[in-house]
Amino acid sequence: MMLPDAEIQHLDNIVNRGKPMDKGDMLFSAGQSMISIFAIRTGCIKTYTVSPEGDEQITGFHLPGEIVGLDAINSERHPSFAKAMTTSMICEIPYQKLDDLTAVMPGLRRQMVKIMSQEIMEEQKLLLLLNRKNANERLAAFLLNLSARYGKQGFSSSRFNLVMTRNEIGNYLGLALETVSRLMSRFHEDGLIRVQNREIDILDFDALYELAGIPCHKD
Amino acid sequence: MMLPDAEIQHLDNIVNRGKPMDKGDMLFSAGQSMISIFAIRTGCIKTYTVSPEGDEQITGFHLPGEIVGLDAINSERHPSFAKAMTTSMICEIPYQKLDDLTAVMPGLRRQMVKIMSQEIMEEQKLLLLLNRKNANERLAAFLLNLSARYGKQGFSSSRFNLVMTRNEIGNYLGLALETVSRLMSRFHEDGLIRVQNREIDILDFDALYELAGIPCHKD
DNA sequence: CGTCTGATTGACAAATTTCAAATGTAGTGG
DNA sequence: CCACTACATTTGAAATTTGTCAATCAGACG
Repeated sequence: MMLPDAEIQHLDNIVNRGKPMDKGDMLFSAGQSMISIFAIRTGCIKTYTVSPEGDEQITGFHLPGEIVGLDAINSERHPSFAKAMTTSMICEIPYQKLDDLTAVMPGLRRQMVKIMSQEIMEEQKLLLLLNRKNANERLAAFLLNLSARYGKQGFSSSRFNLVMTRNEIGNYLGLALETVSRLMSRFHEDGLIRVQNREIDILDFDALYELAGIPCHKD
Repeated sequence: MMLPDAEIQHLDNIVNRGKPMDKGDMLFSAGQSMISIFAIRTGCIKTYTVSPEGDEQITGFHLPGEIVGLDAINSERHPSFAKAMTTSMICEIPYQKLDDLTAVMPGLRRQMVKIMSQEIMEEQKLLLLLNRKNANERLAAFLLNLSARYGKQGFSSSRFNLVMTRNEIGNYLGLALETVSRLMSRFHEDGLIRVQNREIDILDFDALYELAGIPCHKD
């Protein structure tokens, strides 16, 4: 979820800025009562739920500018976990204060609702991806999604480092880690990407878009 | 998304109540600008997206008390379609008026945010279901979910009619319609349910819960 | 009565997972 | 700096699940 700079300004008064987190630190855990939501400044946060049997399901990899914890507003308890995947800087936004602010700032209120609406929309797109696409298409879409998000932040969209393991990618995409590894190798062989461990170069955007089922020109 | 009766009262002043819809009627289509969101009084509404290639992906079957159209707030355009699966009564809630109301009614504002938060949470649960569960578990969870929602409305939770086809169930759960059909037959043979066409009797809740991966007593 | 759509069932094919083993990488402490 | 350990990745082969294709059946409705 992106928060425009203008709105971030307004929030600056209430947020606890500059909360540094080390790799592996938890922002929150499922079951905890929800005090704050969190905006990511730098780094990467993964959110995940755990099923009754104990399976972990990653629900998102969150990059700077995005908000986590919105799923907790309903029950006032976090239904999910959030863990830093790398050293990260986090803004903590006390929810009570935010709610108070929205009463007097219509722009902030609308922005808040928009951010949540966008999250619903994003999850619907993920649903489509997982339900209607095969392994190739999922991984292609995943790489392009990461690429676009890095690009939006001013980083290179064609060359970046994966902060997550193959296992985590597979978990997120509903694939076995071996399948992810195989497809990475396959994409590499086919000249779509260059991959060495966590380092990714995207060589052929068009082909990847094609694969992901997002035709550019003519389908 | 459930809206408590108390809040529905507050809304009564602005909603256009009693919009009747026939089976097959559209509430809205993707691309339309979003004027209103909709609360379902009676009947059943399906929402779905369509991928660039034209595949349809059902994102939800919505029963009375639930709200549809929340995914449109962000872009002010509907990203999805909503179609009546049966004759239905719908409340149309003009979004502009609702937004104005939230400024002066803190309770309504919080409720609105909660409903959206809950929708995010529900979609995360669906994600878990689709990503980590096999066909058996998905169908079991689907039937139990329907059962619980019917029960919440005062209908029988052990006997109900499916409003959707096998094809639609499969689409929603990411399964081929033949797989759904086979599993229905299997569940029937195994004494978990009695099924004849669209009519379902749930005979063994415990076993279904077990299958769905929601242990009741001891796992 | 015939037609249409939805449902069922079987046989086969394809995609993906699982199991297994080998290899690579990074971090730790001597 | 090296050896050691733990963890991540790659790759192959076999097994399994689910999808696809095809035929048939059942009920609804004009």
